[in-house]
Order: sequence, then structure tokens, then C-alpha cells
Amino acid sequence: MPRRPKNEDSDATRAKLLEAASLVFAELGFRAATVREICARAGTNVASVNYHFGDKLGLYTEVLKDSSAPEVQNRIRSAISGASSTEEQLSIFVRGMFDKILGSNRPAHRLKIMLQEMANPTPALAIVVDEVIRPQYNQLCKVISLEIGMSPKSTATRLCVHSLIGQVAHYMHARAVMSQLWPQFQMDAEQADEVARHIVRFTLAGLASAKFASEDKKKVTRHERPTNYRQSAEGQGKSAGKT
Amino acid sequence: MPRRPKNEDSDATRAKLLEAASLVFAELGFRAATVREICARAGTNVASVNYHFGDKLGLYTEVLKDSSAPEVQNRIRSAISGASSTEEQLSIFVRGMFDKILGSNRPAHRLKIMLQEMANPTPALAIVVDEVIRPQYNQLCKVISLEIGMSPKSTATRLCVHSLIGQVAHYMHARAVMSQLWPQFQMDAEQADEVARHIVRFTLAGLASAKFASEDKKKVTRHERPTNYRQSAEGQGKSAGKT
DNA sequence: GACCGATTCAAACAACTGTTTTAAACTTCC
DNA sequence: GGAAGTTTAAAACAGTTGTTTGAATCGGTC
Repeated sequence: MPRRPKNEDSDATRAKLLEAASLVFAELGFRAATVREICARAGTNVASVNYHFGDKLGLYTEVLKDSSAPEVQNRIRSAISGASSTEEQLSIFVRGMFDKILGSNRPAHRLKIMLQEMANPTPALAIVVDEVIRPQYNQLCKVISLEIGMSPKSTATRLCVHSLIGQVAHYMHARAVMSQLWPQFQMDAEQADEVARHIVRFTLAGLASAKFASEDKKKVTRHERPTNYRQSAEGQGKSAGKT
Repeated sequence: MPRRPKNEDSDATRAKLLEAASLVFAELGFRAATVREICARAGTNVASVNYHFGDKLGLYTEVLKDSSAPEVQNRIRSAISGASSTEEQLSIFVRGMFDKILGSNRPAHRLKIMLQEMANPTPALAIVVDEVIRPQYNQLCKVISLEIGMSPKSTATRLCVHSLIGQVAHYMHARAVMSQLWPQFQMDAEQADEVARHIVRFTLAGLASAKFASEDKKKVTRHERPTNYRQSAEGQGKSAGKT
């Protein structure tokens, strides 16, 4: 059982362990990552993980919590709510996500850990979804619901949100395949910018089509969730500005 | 070193191993899956994997090749080349992919193995990319290049292809998260159909915008971040070009 | 029945895993 | 300086991993 560290030196190795662990976990995932590899990169002893975090899972949980790092997410969220047009909001979101992917200074691997957790979930996923993903998701739903004139919880809105997120997440998930199919693409800053502009344009056009489709849908009356939304008066104007 | 199996009994255990391995690999991924677990489910001896497939990676490679479902892939490809409109081609592709995801008759775990391999690649990925993914990718590039009027190898074409694939793949990768964010969505056959229709419509609209953008790109040489332009629903071809 | 190659099996192997132990080194306060 | 408590270090532990071994079994042929 672990004792409580109290010294300042202790905090230093703790931080080194967290830093190294985020790298290794991002590369290999929880199971394939080894404590020895983490300690080797951190320059600490093999026993340090168990001393400071109890066990490997304790370290991973800490890394995952840190990976959910609300500061970037909150920065994106506040930037979106401060934006004036839908295009600007989407652009902020996409670039913010790519910054998290590429961010060479700080948390480049955080999102990768998150995505790997999504692909191969552990019990810790529920916490991350509630604390980090859901607020972002809800905000995206709001933005897009205003754009297409449907309820934030409607199927039409959610399908559009998934189309947006899917495009962004794809550049994380499919990286290995893309490097083989498209060797020239290295996802540097300039290319990331180009991709971001593409996704924003592509998505805006898709949203417009979804808007028309949902207008058609209202008279056809397919089987839909029994939610009675009636908000066509409010959010009809696109890019409903807010402060 | 493995000898060559020639008997009929041998083929039976080979098949049992492949069947069990596809399940275990889908659940745990290559690294976390254990040979002993696979052999236990297959009801074979621990040494059978090495005897029939050389080593664990050999078995995994075989499973991965089968998981990319060449027969489905070929069916999709021939259906696409027989289709008349871009919309029909996209629809065939998206529905074909979703059939692979949902395919209740055949192993539904195939695509999951593929996506897990993409997220956390092994040496076997290169083979699958060359043999299965690349042909499909090239065909999609052709279809979309014709639609947007750009070269199949151009960046504009590839970005659109990735937007399409990303939307589809998202419904595999984010399954665990979506079940928490959107509990009503179960990805049954009917909902899959709705998603497919959405993706086709969304993508067609996105392609149209990419077409306009690439046309603009040829004459405009302004570089600036897209701020709040006046955006009309159907034609916004004013993303600034780069370089 | 005896031979022979192909296949299966139980057991063991060497390497690696997370974890624990034990002692040394260090900090802090008297 | 010395004692107490905290942190690190090397080594060993018990368990699991993929793989190999060598004998046993099977199926067919002479």
C-alpha cells in the first residue's frame, strides 16, 4: 500500500512520471504500456510508480484525468461561445481539436489517450465522458441546432454533430493508414490548417443540406423521438449571434 | 518453425483458431489478446497457434486479412463501378460499410479488428492496407475526383475522401461514447439506414462546396483566416486559398 | 502389423510483466 | 551531530506471456 508523499522532490518525480506515462500510454494504450518503459523514460526507479500511485492503474487514472484537462476544452468552449458566426465557431472547434493533436508544447498526446480509450474502453471512460466530452458535445449540438433549425437533441442535429466530430477524429484514428496511403501528408501545422479549412467548409455545406432535408421531413412524419420541438421561430436565422 | 498442414483435420482446427482469434482480437486487440485465451475458446492446444500459423503475429495477420472482408470489399467495388450516379455510388459504399459493421450473419467483429488495428497498428497493417484498403481508397478517390473535378491524387480530392470515410468510421470508433451520450441510438438496421442516408446527403453537399472552393482556388490567392463572411446556405466558396 | 509423415498434446522454457521487499540515501527538525 | 521520517535504489518475487520441445496419437500405405 502506498504512503503519502509530502516532500518537494517527491512532487518532481511524480510530475516526471505523469509526463512520461502520458507519452507511453498514448503510444501503446494502457495494457501494452509497461511500467518499466515509463520509469525508464521518466528516469526513475521501477518501484516509483507503485510508491507514488499505488499501482499501474492508479497512474493511468491520474493520467486520464489529466488528459481530460478541462483547460483546453474550456478555452475552446469559451471561444466558441464568444464567436459570432457558425463558421467561426466550427473553425475554432476544429482548430482547437487539431491543436490538441499537434500541440508540440504541451498536451499533444492527451487526445490520443482519449481516443484510444474510446476505441478500447475501460471503466474509467464513463468519468471522462461525463466530465469532458458531454459538455463539448452539448455545446456543439447547440451550435449546430441553431444552424439547421432543429432541436439540440434531435436526430438530425446529432447526425450532423457526429459527421463533424467523425471528420476530425478520423485524422487521429487513421493516422497510420494515411501515412501509407498518402505519404506526402505529414500533418504539420500548415497541412493541419488546410485540413481544418476543408472540414469547416465541408461541414457548413453539409449542414445546409441537412437543414433542407429536415424541413422536408417535417411533413413526411417519420417515426421520430416523441420530443415535441417547436423552435422554428427562434433559431431560424443562421449564425444567431451571441455574446 | 512451422510445418505445412495438409490433412483435413488440420483445416478444422485452423478454422476454429481463426474463428476464436477473431473474437478475442476484436475484444482485446492484438497485444492484450493472449494465445492461451484463443486456444481455450477454440478448444485446441496452446501449441496449435505456432504450429499452424508460425507465431501469434502470423495468426493475427491471417485474421486481419479476413477481417478486412475482401469479398464484401469486392462486392462494394463492383457495385460502385456499376452505379450510375455519384449519389448511388456513395450510398453503396456507406451502406456496404455499415453492413460490415452490423453484419449479424457473419462476424461483426471484423471491422472492429480493423479499426483497432488502425488506432494501434502492428506490422500486419501494411499488408492489409496494400491488399484491401488501397484499392477501395483509390476507387473512392476516382469517384470523388469526377464529382469535384479535381485529380484523383489531389489534396482536395483526398480531403473529401477522408471526410467521407471519417464520418463512417466514427460510428465504430465512438460507439462506446455514443451509447452514453445518446442512449436511444442503438445502431439497429433502421437507424443505420437513417445514418447512411444522412452521410450520403451530407457528403454530397460537402463535395459541391469543395468543388466550388477548388474552382476559386485557381484564381484567388488571398491568404487569411476565414472570419465572419456573409454566408449563404448553398454556396460559400470563399475560404481563402493558401500559399 | 509396421512404417511414416502429419498433427496433437502436456510440459517446460526463457523472457517479460506488475509488484514487493530490503536497505541505502536523503531531508527535516531537535 | 543525530534521530525520525520520507524518498530512492537494486534486487528479487510471483505470475503470465509467446514459444519450443519431445513424446503420444492419428491416418493412410506398404
